[in-house]
Amino acid sequence: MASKKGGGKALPFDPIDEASRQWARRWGAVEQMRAVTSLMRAQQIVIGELDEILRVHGLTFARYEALVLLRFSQRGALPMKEIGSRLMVHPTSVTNTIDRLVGAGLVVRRPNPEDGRGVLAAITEAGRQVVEVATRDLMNADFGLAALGEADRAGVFAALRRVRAEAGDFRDAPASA
Amino acid sequence: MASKKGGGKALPFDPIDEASRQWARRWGAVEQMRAVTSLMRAQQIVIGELDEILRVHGLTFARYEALVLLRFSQRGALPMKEIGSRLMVHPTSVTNTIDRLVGAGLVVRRPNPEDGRGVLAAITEAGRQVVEVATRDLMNADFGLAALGEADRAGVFAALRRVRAEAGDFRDAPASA
DNA sequence: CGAATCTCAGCGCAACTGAGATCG
DNA sequence: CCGATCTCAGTTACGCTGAGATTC
Repeated sequence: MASKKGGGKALPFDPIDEASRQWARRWGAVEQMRAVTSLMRAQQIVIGELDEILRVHGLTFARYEALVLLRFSQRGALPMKEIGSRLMVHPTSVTNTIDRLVGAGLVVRRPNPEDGRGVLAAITEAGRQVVEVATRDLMNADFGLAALGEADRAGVFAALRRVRAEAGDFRDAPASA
Repeated sequence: MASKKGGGKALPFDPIDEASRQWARRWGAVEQMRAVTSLMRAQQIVIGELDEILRVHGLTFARYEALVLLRFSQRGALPMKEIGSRLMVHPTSVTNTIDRLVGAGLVVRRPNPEDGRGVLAAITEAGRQVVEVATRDLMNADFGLAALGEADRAGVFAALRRVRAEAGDFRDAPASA
């Protein structure tokens, strides 16, 4: 029960299982290959589902993330630079994302009173309302992870947190509950 | 020890932990939000590392996947249609991907003797050599998953397999070792 | 002055739509 | 004739580089 944007119909077998057999015969590191392929494929599937859910609200998942970030900021506004570093997106991509949110009336641009070079993106009341309903829709869909139990979700988070830490996503600190 | 393509420097805290606190206060489903955000962020980090490794071979991860698929096919050749359904990519994207591999001399196009409408993409000897060295480089980098132990890798694969199955990625069958 | 912030123009890659050619 | 396969043209989205304007 789902969307399947990319290829089309369900395959008669798990393509990763199929590749594993050949892979093990020729090379090693089967577990790494399976994990990384799962990561790519699952991400593609899940983001496809989320983007479809968000489309009726005029959002993509990337724009939704920016909106949530502003929603939870102290003053409902953040410098562009801050948005970029939090969401791992290039400065010019932040400009583009905020442009679209501004165009939809969900965000406004303001000069940064504390730094004349900077620009603040501030969420509007319409933006707050959209975040609310979009989040409700995403939660109703379990964020595309309905197949996972609580232990699975926690396990995926913990494992991928190690991957992020190793890659320098953040300065290490103990995981909080 | 890593690349960090997107945002730039390491954040002084885990952005997902930070979001979790706010999220829990306002909404529920914290575990789902953390798992899905991890999935997106880790995928972006890992594919960035892999693309960087593959760049010296003139490949992206998408093209590498296509090349591996051909490498492990029975005759070293597959119909375009088959490549698309296996890799979850649109038919026109398969055309584009194969175009580039053909341009690099790693693949050739052949008419499909069993179907006059179809086209076969066949891996060349140069293609086989590139797959070999590119795979070696990827394995040396643990596919970007050096932070994960064997149990973690198996756990991520198993959990994400359930996500894929739920979304109709393949027709259910018991996982094989 | 150098460095930081942001925007714009332009390029590359990839997904998609719609059309057309070819063949089963 | 209908449907399937593939390619091409054109659109859109997005990430990146390079450049420029502004300000610290």
